[in-house]
Amino acid sequence: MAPRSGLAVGLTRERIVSEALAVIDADGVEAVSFRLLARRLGVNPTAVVWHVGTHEELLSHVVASTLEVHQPKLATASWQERITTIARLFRSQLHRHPNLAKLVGTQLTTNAATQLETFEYLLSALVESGLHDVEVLSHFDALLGSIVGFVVLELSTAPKNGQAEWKEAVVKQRELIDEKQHPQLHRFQGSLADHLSFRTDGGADAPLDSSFNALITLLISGIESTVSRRRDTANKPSTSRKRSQL
Amino acid sequence: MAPRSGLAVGLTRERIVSEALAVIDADGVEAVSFRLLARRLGVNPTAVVWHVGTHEELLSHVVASTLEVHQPKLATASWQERITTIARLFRSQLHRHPNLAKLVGTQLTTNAATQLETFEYLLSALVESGLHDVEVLSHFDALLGSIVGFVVLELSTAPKNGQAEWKEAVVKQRELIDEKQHPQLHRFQGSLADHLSFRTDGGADAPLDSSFNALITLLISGIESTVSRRRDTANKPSTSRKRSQL
DNA sequence: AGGATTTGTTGTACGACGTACAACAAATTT
DNA sequence: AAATTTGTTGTACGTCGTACAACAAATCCT
Repeated sequence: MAPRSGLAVGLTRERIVSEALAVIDADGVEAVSFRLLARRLGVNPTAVVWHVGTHEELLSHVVASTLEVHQPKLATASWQERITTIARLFRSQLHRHPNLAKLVGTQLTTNAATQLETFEYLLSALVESGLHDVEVLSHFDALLGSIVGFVVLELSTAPKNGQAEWKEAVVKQRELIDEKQHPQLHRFQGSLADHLSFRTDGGADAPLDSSFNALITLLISGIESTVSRRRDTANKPSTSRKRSQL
Repeated sequence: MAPRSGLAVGLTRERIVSEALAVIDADGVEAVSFRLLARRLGVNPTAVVWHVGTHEELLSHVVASTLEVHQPKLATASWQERITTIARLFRSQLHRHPNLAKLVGTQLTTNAATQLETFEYLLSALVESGLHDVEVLSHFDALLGSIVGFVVLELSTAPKNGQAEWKEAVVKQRELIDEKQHPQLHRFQGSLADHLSFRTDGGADAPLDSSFNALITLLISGIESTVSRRRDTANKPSTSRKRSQL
C-alpha cells in the first residue's frame, strides 16, 4: 500500500494529506490547491494529483484522517456517560481543526471506515438505555445528526471579505430589535451577542460550551423520559399520552 | 433601493439571485459562476458583479432569499407545538432546495435579518416552557443548532465524482462488519443502509423523517423533564439529582 | 435648460485554478 | 534482460473571480 519506489520517492499520500491539513488550519479550506501543496513540498503539481486523485478526493482524505478518534475504554460507564463522552470527544476533536467543519457538514463522506468503534459505542449505549430496536436506529441518527450538526454550525465562519461591514450590520440589527414587535428578543437583547444567528464570530473564537452541554442534557433526559414514559403506559395503557410521531 | 435607470435596465439583484438559485437547484452550488449567470441572463459578466458584489456575497444573498419563512400564526399553540412547527417548517423549506444545505451549514450568515419572527417564536416558546432566563439562551442555541445542523447533515451529498466506486465501498464495508468486534452494529446491519454514516444517498433522495421526529421528541421531552425535575427539587432539595453541567 | 453625477452595462486583461495528456526514469516483476 | 509498474515532470487547455477603464442612459442640481 505504500510501495516506496520511483524517482524522488519522498512523496506519500500521507504527507500530502497532512500538509493539506496544515494549510487548512492556517488559511482555510479555500487555500488548498495542488499548486500550493506542490510548492510547499518541493514537487511538481501533477505529482500531487497522481497521489491523491481529484481535489475533492484530497479533501475527503483530510477529513477522514482527522476524524479518527481513538476511543478511551468506556465499557464500564453508564450509557448516559458514554453518550456524553463520545459527544464531547468529537467536539473537541473538531475544535482542534475548526476550518474543517464545513467539510464535515458537507461531504456525507463522514467516513464510516475508521469510525466503527465510535458507532458501536453509541449504538450499544442506545440499546442499553432501554429503547426498542425500532427506535434505536432513528435515535442513532437523531443523536449523531444533532451533535455533529451542532458543532458544524457552531464552527461556521463569518464571510471573510466584507467582514467589518458585516459585523457592523449584525450589531446594528441587534440593537434595532423592536420591543413591541419582538418582546422576548428585546428582553434578551444584551445577551444575544454570544448566541447563534446573532453572533459576529465563529465558534472557533467564541465556543458555545454551555449550549452544547444543554443539548447533551436535553438528548439524554429526552431518552430517559421516552423510556420511562413507555414503562408507565405499559402498566396502565389507558393513561398513555401520545406525542404525534409523524 | 431598486432605482431603475441605466442602459438595458432589465437587470436586478433579485433577478440574478433567483437565477442563481435556479442554477443551484439544477446543478449544485459549484455550478454558479458569474459567467454562466451572465450567459443565461443575456448580459455581460461584469454587469452581474456590479449588482451582487463578490461571488461570496452572491451566495449569501441566495441563502437569505430562501430562508425567509412566512410563519403561520402560532399564538394560540402550546410551546411544544410551536417548537415542532418551527422545526418542521424550516426542514421542509430547506428540503425544497437541498443543494443549498452546504451553504447554510457553512456561512454563519444564517441571516438573522429576515428571521426575527421565527427567533421570537422560538424564544417565547422556551420562556413559556418554564426554563429560567439563564437557561433560555443556551437552550435557544441547543435547539437551533441541533435542528438546523441535523437538516444540513441530512442533506449533505455524496462525492459526485467517483460515485459508483464510493457507493460500492460503503456497501462492502457495511457487509464486513464483524460480529464479535462490533456486535450491535452487526445486529442492526440490515437496517443500517438508510441511516447516517452508512447511507449512500444524500437526504434529498432518502429523507430521514423518523429520525428528525425522534430528535424533536427528544428535545421537547428533554426540556419538559429539565423543568419538572427542578420543580421537584424545589420541594425537597435534598433529593436533587444533579447532572454534570460543565 | 444644461452640465455634473449617479447608475447600469460593456470590454479587456491578469493571475490562479483543476486536470487531461504525454513523456520519462527508477524500481520491481517476469 | 525485457516488460511493467510506480513516481515524477512538463505542457497545455479551458474556466474561474475580479480589478480596471470606458461609456451611455437616467437623474439631479441650479
